[in-house]
Amino acid sequence: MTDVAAPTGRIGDTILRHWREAVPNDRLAHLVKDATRGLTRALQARLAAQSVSFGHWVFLRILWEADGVTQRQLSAQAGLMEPTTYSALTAMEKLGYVERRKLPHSRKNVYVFLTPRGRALKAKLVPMAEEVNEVAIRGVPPEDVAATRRTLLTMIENLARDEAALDQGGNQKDA
Amino acid sequence: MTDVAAPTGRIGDTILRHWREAVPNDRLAHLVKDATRGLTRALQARLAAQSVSFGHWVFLRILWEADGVTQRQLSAQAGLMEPTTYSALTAMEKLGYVERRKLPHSRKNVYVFLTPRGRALKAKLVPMAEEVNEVAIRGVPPEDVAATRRTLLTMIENLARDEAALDQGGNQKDA
DNA sequence: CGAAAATGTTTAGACCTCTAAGAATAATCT
DNA sequence: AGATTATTCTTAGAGGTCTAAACATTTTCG
Repeated sequence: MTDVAAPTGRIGDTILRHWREAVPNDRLAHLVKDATRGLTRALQARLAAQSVSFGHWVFLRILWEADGVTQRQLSAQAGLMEPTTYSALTAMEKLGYVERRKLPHSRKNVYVFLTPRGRALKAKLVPMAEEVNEVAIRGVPPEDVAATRRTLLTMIENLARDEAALDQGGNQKDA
Repeated sequence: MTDVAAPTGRIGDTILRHWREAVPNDRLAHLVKDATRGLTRALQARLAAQSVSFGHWVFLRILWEADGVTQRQLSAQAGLMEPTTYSALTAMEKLGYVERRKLPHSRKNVYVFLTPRGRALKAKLVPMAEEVNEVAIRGVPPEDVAATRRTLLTMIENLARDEAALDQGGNQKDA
């Protein structure tokens, strides 16, 4: 059970050579995407040793900080849509990591609590994430890391604004 | 047909506030991931106007540079696994963007060629990607962009090495 | 030559994510 | 109070990605 496969696919030399050679003028998006893939795979490979999937890690991380929140709050904090949260949490409940409870004051909301087992994972999993981060930025000057943080944050803000603008401007059913 | 939905989900203020406030010491991975999501959504929203899905864009971009390559080569260039390439290409063939042909000298390899229709998309789609890149880095000092490029490239290299090491060191079935 | 190994494509099945729409419950407003 | 609106969770269905394994076709080599 809980058959979490470690990824074994090759991020081939092909990709690395590709990036080292022609980095044209606006392939930043690709760099960002490939970096995400690398980070995800590295963490996934480590989490698999504890039979934890990447999708579950996302929610565990939030719950370790504060559990007893609703699924909707969890979705917002994770930046994921409700159905994603829903299916992850039902699976995690089946695995015994969390418990979903309705509290007396509302029959609509579902509150999510960690089980002791879910809470115990923190000690093993957090160091894995720290290791991945450490491996990833090995050899990168701190000021470059800082600049990267600034850049990514601005990008996220710019793109959120762009998305809001597209929704406003592009979706009028009628005037 | 070709019903490609533009994403409408909110990258809520919740996320932005989250990032602006506590950016702890090693949440770089999350920043990178959220940036990827933003970039993907922004491009997706624009591609949807031409009924092109994000998954197809990835391969079109490569084929505009050079078509007549095998699926395996395409996989390597896209950095994706063969089954992913396979299903994308069969879908794209159904849409009339590409043609998959076996050439006389080999009955094993499948060569992929753009149709005129697939080739024609370039004129509309490339400007969209450029726009997304432009929007994303708006207001970011060029030297920060350069540092970000360096950092991401190093991260990709570090993580590829890490993955190779894990495969070597972690997978021995027997001594 | 013919068996074994390597290569390339395809199928099967799983996970994570999304949008769209349904259902249940809570809040609001006349 | 009762009807309408809003919120939250759930279901349904799709896209895109992966691993594992089956299949087909070369290539290699005894």
